[in-house]
Amino acid sequence: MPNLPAYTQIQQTLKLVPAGTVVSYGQLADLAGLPGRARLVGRCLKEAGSEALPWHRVLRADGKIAFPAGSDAAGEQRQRLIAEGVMVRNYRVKLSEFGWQPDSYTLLHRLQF
DNA sequence: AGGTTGACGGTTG
DNA sequence: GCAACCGCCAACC
Repeated sequence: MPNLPAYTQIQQTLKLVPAGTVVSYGQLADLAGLPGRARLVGRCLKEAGSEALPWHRVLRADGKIAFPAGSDAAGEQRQRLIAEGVMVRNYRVKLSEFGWQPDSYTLLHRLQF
């Protein structure tokens, strides 16, 4: 697996995202200490496969599921989100309603990587 | 070594 | 709200 250190940070940070909430690729990159590296998050998740990560909680900055609407992957992500109580309308989620806002404790803990 | 490719994001029309 | 562009950058020809 390429770029191991960065990928590890991304995955550890993703594990902190609680069920029922979502984050954007860019937000996750920022929280992982990799500002502006949203695309790296995408590559990371692609290689990680379904490695026990809550990958379905990661959406685009506008709240849309990144996979093409109607694809198998998009359908599965939609189901997983709904199963957690996240409202998904046309492959889109209201970030103002379900977006994750890490508390100061979590934020502090994250800084000790 | 150089061109292409995206699980992205911000701007613009 | 949508689509076309453009900047981005590591992986992959």
